[in-house]
Amino acid sequence: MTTLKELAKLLNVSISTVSKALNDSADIGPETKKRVRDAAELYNYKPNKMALGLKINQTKTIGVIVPDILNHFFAKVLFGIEKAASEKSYDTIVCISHESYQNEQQSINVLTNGRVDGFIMSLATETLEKNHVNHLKTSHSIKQPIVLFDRVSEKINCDKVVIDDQQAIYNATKYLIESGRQKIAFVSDIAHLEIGGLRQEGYTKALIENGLPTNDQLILTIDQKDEAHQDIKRFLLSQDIDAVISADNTSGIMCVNIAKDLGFKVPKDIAIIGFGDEETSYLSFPQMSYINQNAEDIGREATELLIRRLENKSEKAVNYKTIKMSTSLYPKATT
Amino acid sequence: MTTLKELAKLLNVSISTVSKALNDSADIGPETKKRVRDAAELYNYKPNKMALGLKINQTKTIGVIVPDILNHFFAKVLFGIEKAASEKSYDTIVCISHESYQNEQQSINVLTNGRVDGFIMSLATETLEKNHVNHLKTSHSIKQPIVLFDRVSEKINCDKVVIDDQQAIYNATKYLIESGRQKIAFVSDIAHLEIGGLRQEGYTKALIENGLPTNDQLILTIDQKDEAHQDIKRFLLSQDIDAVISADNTSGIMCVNIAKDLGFKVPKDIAIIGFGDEETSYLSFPQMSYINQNAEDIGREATELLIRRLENKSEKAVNYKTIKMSTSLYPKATT
DNA sequence: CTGTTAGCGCTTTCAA
DNA sequence: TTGAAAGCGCTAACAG
Repeated sequence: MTTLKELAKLLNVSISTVSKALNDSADIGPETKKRVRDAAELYNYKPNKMALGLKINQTKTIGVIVPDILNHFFAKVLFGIEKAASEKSYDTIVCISHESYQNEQQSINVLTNGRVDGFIMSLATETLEKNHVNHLKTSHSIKQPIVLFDRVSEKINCDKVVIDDQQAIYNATKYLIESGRQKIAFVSDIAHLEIGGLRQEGYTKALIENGLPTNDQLILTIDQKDEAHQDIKRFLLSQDIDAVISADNTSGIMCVNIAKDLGFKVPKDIAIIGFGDEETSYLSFPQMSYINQNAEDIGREATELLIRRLENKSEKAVNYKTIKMSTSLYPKATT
Repeated sequence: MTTLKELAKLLNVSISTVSKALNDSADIGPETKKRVRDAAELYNYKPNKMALGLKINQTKTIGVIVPDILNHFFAKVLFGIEKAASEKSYDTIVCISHESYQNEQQSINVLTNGRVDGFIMSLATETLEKNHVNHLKTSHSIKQPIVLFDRVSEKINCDKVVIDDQQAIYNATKYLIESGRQKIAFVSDIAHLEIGGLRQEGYTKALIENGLPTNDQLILTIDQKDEAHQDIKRFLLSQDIDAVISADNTSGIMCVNIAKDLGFKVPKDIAIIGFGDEETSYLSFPQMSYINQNAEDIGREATELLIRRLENKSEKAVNYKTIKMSTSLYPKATT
């Protein structure tokens, strides 16, 4: 790596002259500027980020901690974050908590050492369940601002980006009711999460408001991935169901494919709506109707929120906002 | 952030004493060490990475550039990289090239400024097609070592981690032939990539070696995601096919689901094998037989290879190796 | 218009 | 056993 010092020696000027020339300071004459720039170009000079970071005490880097990168939703949020960050010339350091409290805490620990200017994160299941969030309180351990998305906690005082989980499912359920469905089932593999609860409430609320009976038999909770196929199969056969709402990214897809296999016509016999997006909807046939969380927008919004806070020191530590992103229902071939 | 300086003032000792005490130097007496450590603990001291990086000229950070994080394969490799790196206390900075040459180049540019010690990457489609790889030659632009995986280029002289693409498909095809299949189709959405070509060769080779006729009609190339469903449907109906080999992560799943919809029994009428892993195999019903690329292992191997090179300055710039990872065929319900 | 200097937080000789 | 000082690469206040 070429350094300022080397360039200075080469050009027979002082280090600060080079620095100023490169930063287009009014101090330096056009002649010198040109000479310096040409040399910098020639020797492929790039300012050392570490030195810069030390000097101006900011890293232009965002720490991102997500529970699971194999989940399409988180991958897509990450996609949005990376995109928005790089547009604003921020880098992103990614850590994966694997749903573990300890990993999450450790990632925080590793990154709160002058490596990042702020955090974007979605909480690990374990963290949420234990409800231990002291490692995240900007008041003690952490100095850097945090933006939480999707899996948030009201115990943490910071900016948040969420969707209206209850409303999203409520709308989808209502849509099914209005198209004449009577026995609507609810399938979820995130029942243990708060957002899972909210989604279920949306479902129940829609049934009640429309005079349909609620019934625990109509609710399937999936605990283990490798038993999902069997669980769903048994569930669909056990009773008359004419529609399914899935609260997560994958079980809706499985429902479509399994229902087909069992001889149901989709959507004639059973209509199905899940969470997802254009890409994932192609994994079932027929293409699944889905509630789009607009994961990429969530990532972008979180990033811009964080950067705004980072760069406006004025509104520091106050005025935290929670942004509710909108979701949209895309009726495709399964409704 | 607490600094050494602050601790020093607090304890009424010099900065270097604190530094040495914390690094367990033989210079410092046990008494002092204890006092210093307690204070450090109390004030939650963590050495500033930027300062350290500047000083010892290494960042303990790996730059990762992948074409597409929504692709399950890349997400899983990234998962493996992150895991292996964090075990060795390296951070990972992630950039996404979105299959674009320019993005890739820019990411390299941004990171080659003392931000990372080395790179792990898989090349963008555009880079591969243009065959422009000068931005990656460690001989000029880049000083940091690179490890390439999956989408590699023989024009770049560096460590590589790949699978035997041809052999993997060859084995799977042979497996189908041995179980009595005669009209085996080949479906791919990566025909434009070199690895796509290799996979197709494996398929053809297996047919020829087993005395089966090759026939271009049996090969379906998918160009556009949103036409995949229609293309596959037409393809499956256009001729007698008793098996399908998919060369990518998603088309196999689509084939299973669509074949079912068309009334074929799977695997009785049509057997199907695709690339994938345990998680993705659940997205079709019945659960798809798959060739596992062991993406997580690829990530781990690449990471360990890079770190080894980073830490053994001795074997610098020589002796580059290409590691061929093994793949495994998991026969599930679709064969 | 250009150069000197101090200092960001840290490690590491070398001197006391 | 401890401390002073230099230096990693950079910026910026100040002097010339």
